[in-house]
Amino acid sequence: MRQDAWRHKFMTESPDISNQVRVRFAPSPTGYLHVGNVRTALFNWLFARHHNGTFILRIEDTDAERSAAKYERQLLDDLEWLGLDWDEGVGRDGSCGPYRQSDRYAVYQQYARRLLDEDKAFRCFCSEEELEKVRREQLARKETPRYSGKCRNLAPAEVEARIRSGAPFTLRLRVRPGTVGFSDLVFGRIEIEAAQISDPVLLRSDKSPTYNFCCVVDDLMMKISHVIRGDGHLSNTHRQILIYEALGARAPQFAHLSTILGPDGQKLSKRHGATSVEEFRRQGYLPEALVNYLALLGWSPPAEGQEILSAEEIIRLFDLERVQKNPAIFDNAKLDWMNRTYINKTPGRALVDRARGFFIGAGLIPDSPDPAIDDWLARVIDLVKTHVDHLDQLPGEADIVYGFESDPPQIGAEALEILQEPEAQAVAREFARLVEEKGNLSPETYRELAAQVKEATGRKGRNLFHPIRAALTGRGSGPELEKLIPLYEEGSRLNLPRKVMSCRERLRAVLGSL
RNA sequence: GUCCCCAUCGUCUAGACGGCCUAGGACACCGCGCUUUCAAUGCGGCAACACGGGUUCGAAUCCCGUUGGGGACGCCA
Repeated sequence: MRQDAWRHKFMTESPDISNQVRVRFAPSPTGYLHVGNVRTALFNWLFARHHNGTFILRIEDTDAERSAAKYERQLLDDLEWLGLDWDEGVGRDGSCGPYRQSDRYAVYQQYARRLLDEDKAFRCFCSEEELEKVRREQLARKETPRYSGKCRNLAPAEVEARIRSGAPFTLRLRVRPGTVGFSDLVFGRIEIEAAQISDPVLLRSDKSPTYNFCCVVDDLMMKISHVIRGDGHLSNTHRQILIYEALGARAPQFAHLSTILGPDGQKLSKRHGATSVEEFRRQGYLPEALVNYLALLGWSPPAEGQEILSAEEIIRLFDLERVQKNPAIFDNAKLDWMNRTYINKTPGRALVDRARGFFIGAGLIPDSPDPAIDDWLARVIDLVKTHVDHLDQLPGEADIVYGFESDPPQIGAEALEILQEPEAQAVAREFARLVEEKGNLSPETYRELAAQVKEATGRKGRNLFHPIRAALTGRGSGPELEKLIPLYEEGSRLNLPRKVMSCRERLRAVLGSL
């Protein structure tokens, strides 16, 4: 997508905005952190870091019904896990607090009072039922549902009387005539007729503030320079700009991000599989892979051909100008590829801590730390990690080094087929005999013994190595034997909850069951 | 119904000023090589400018329309 000329103009002609950039991520703690929201958080963070600005975390918990403390905790935890650190906000210091909307009610009341005093807002005595009824009628007549403006111009005496009688009322913004517009940093100039907007409710009848009002007041007080958020808010923006105007304030810059969709082109939801950070974490995705993938969803680096980028590189390259308007479809296959790439370039040593939980959960290593086991595990991980998309698949792959489940041992069909052949079995038995003599195996002795078997049986190449592999591992394929063998031998000497058999034990078990 | 937004391979995308685009890269898929096997890896292949009109010597790129998709129209956020 080519960017609009004015955008280019704006981005290049604007003076250095460094140090003035203040952005915020403002989630509501009403559920688990969704990848769509993570991307919003990520883009805010990248923009802040790129411009040496400030990244603020604000919690929008004005929906008392649905907000919960456990979601807020999870939220902070998820952001930290992803490495999206914030400079001001909940859980941090900051001069523009409090950063939880439920702690800011007094502020909203003040601003509301001001708007009322200046006649920029008015009291509306219509009941919810009444309004709902009108809306339904309008919809039935295929008309645009809109507030009638019934209470817009009530006589002051009338208003006084109703207040005295204790009638409940909401506070609505008096929307002015004319057009409202703004230049979105992603979408460009968007203008509409103000008349399309019904006088928005600022304060509910219970005096609690509404989202649009809080949002404006907070962004104003927190000196937000750029509002980067989901494109669902595109139509809220005009409403909010009207509120900024009424408050006599200058609105910040806006940048709206397109939605992330599922493979079927519908909004990403539960039925598309994992959608929350929590789930990705549990499946063993690496945060750096998730961050890298999400950054590429709707944004692209200026240079082609390099997609594996560290957070530092992305920060350096990030630019709102290169953000796509189209909604992007979340592609699990590509995320898996990216995660695999990160897993493979991370040494086993560094993976141990992150994978430990999965191995403990599978009953493969003890719960208590043991350096010898860690060391061995690191090598097991290095050996099998080329096969996995995410860390939770590691224990399954590590099965290759653990003991056979049952007696008789579980031998794969492929291995069984190989060993059924008399000559192949002879190779395996000769190899086993030599191992019995030697006691245990090392990569060197393995090579020696293989050479001896070759001489004794006259078999070579795959006819030699296949039977040995089958007898040793019970499978027809797998990692290199030279690397596997020391792990068998060393594993058998470790104190593991599930036994690892030595080479000799494995050969006995397999050949004994034939 | 009214308003707003979007539209390049199956997916993510490159594409500023219209010519360098017989449209490039990545994922996925297919084939080949390497390897005692599998995986990894290397190389190669398949595959797109939604449609219709303009403007222009020339359009993926500019304009209009059509179609398709998304969003908003709350005392939700």
